[in-house]
Amino acid sequence: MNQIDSILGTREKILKAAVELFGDKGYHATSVQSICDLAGVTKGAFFHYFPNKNQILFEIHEFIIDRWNAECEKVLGNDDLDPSEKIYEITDVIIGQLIDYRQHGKILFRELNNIEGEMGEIVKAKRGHSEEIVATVIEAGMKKGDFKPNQNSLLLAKLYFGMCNWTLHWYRPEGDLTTQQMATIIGNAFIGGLMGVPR
Amino acid sequence: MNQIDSILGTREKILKAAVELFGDKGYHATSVQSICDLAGVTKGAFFHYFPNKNQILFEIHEFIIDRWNAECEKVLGNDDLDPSEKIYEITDVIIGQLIDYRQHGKILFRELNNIEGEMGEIVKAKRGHSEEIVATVIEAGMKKGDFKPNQNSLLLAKLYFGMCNWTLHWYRPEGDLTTQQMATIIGNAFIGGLMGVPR
Amino acid sequence: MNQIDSILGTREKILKAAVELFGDKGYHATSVQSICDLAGVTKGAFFHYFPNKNQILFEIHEFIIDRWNAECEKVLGNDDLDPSEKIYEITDVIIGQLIDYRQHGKILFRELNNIEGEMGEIVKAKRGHSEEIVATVIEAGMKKGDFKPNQNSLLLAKLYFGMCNWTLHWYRPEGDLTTQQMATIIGNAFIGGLMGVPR
Amino acid sequence: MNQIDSILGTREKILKAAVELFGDKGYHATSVQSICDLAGVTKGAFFHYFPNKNQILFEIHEFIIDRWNAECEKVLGNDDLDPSEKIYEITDVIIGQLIDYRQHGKILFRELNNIEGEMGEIVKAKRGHSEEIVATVIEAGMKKGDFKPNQNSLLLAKLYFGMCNWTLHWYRPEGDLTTQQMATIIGNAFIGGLMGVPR
DNA sequence: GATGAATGAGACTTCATTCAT
DNA sequence: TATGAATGAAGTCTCATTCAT
Repeated sequence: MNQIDSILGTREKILKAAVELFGDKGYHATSVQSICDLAGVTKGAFFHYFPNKNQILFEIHEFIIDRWNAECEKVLGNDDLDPSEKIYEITDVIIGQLIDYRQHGKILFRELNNIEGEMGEIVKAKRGHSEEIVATVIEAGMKKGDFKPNQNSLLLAKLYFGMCNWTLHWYRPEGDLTTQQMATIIGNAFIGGLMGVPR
Repeated sequence: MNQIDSILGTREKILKAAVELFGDKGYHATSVQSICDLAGVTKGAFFHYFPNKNQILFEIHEFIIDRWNAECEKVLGNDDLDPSEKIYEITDVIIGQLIDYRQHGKILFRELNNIEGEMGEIVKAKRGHSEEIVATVIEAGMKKGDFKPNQNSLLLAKLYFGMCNWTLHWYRPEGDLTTQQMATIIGNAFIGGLMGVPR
Repeated sequence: MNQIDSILGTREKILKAAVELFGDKGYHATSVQSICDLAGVTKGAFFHYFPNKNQILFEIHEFIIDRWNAECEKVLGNDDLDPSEKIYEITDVIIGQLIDYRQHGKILFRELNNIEGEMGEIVKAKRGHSEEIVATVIEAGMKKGDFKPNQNSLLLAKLYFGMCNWTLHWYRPEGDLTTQQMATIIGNAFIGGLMGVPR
Repeated sequence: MNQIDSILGTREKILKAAVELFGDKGYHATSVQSICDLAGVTKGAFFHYFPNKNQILFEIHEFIIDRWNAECEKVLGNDDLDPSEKIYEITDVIIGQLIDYRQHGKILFRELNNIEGEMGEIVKAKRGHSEEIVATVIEAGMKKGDFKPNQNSLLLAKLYFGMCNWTLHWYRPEGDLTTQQMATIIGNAFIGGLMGVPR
């Protein structure tokens, strides 16, 4: 157990281990036992803190969705930026978060439908909020004349998140491109496409 | 059992059922028994045709990857089209395939890492071929001057597939947009971005 | 494993062991493992034949209730007997069954409410039939003038079954009294009470 | 929590909750946690007052057996009554107690064998005392000539308790019959049987 | 080609109980 | 007097797989 783990409470250790294993192997392929082993905790402790394995999946989802919604909203609120700048900025944030919370992202995009009962509804209701935020930015850009008018902003926002989220499948920050460079490329691709951004 | 099922052999019925269940609930959440139930087949028959459950996952992956690679290559070979047209055309094919093989797609993007042993290597080696094809088209476009030069074509191809593949999470062909319209929008977004394609 | 067990099928061996253990220790105090151990069968086999532990409880109940209802009805149908004789006869049958199916009886009187869901309803609906049969005999005796008139026959039948069933708590056929003697005593007690039957 | 509960001490609240749950669901089906929940008490408190769950079962048994023995003895001591009157009187007491302590009765008749070790012996030794008391009354009645002579008094006492105790399975005081009426009917049935008591 | 009984490892979860505070 | 974190054994049940027929 490293220094960080030793100051985490039992509950946090369990969550941390679960994020790692759910992210790597998937929810159903991860046993409660393996979570406990990685967390250095007994199975009894696990069920002392969580009523069942599914509750953990719920908490992971809720944590990351709340966080990402909040991060996106922070950027949207900054009125010093024009729409294009906001796109670059939001992309920077999103890619950064995807790197920082890589496992959470993999879990979110893969296991959402495995959250049972009412908890599933709660999580699904929260999701999609960041797409609306990006759509709002696109609307502003179209109104301002920076972007081509009369485009379906929500649909474009979904395509945008496709580009961003998909990076989880291939982008490694240890490679040639820094996170910032990656974000810039995506921003360019989304704003100017293959034709490129003017200037 | 409908007419189509009745002329399928046992092996095909099993595969068909597995695609449905793996797609809906995931590989690990699908039991061999449930596959047999849906296929109307006994467990004995299952293991008569397949050495284990994982083999089915492998065959599903191999089938869809081979198919998609072939479809993409077909378009690339058509030399009557200029690069932009090829992008539109490929997008049309890809979106069409994603609709026709929705379950396969969900499986491919979620369960790839669950294929065990050598079979996993085989599948992973085949994957990525379509990205190379799209990258080739982008290269051609940059050379020809239609696209902004000096862009990382493979990386852009990956972003492109992000947009396309991600549609699985939200696009429903029963809705307002036809598959063709969807493909056009994606083509526009990829070529011209938010600024839009000039005429 | 004795000779009888060896010709029983797996399913029967499991049921036999379950009757023994449920009767001795109670349903909840009996583990599936202990049933399998006694039956000489693996846990896998258990769940091959029964979907869950509760199903066994249901089958035991259904078996014994059906049997006892049938036995009682057999006596009732014999029209050569007058009401008093029928009481003696039925008592003989009931006590005999309680001895032959001692464990079933203990289970029936103790675990009825542990049968879950619809199965519980089915069993409860069947129960009570033998009380009605005895009540019918009492009615006939009152009409004929052998028994005091205007008594609540169903209520008396319940008291009667109290006497009979309660013997499970104390009567041992290995002791001084044979089953037939026991039945006669109960018949006397029910017909003539402490005052005794006249000749 | 109602007013009564609020003046009960923690220990009493636990016992009260346990009686309710053991009576409704059975000893093994009742968890310590559920007792604590119903009692509004923590699990720590539970084990502060009781060394283990079984101890509670013992105390419930001891309480009700002591009480019922005492009640029966009170009647026996009243020498103004003749044997028949004593039977009616005792029945009244017993049925009354079965109503007032319904849950205790269900527990006593179902869980006696679940009391572990020496505690089980203690309880079993106390039980049966009330049967002896009733047998004594029967003996007196036979001697006096009120009842038919040469009957096995202890055995009849057991049949008598069968009638009484079995009422737990079906008699509801909210129904048509008052407790007193019920006791009279049982007294009649035990003394005069189906032939009825002579005036 | 197909069956279905049987297996055994391992899944999630419950539970009575202990113990430091 | 009372807490609540933690334990570990045991519980029910699932599952992929084998094998004799």
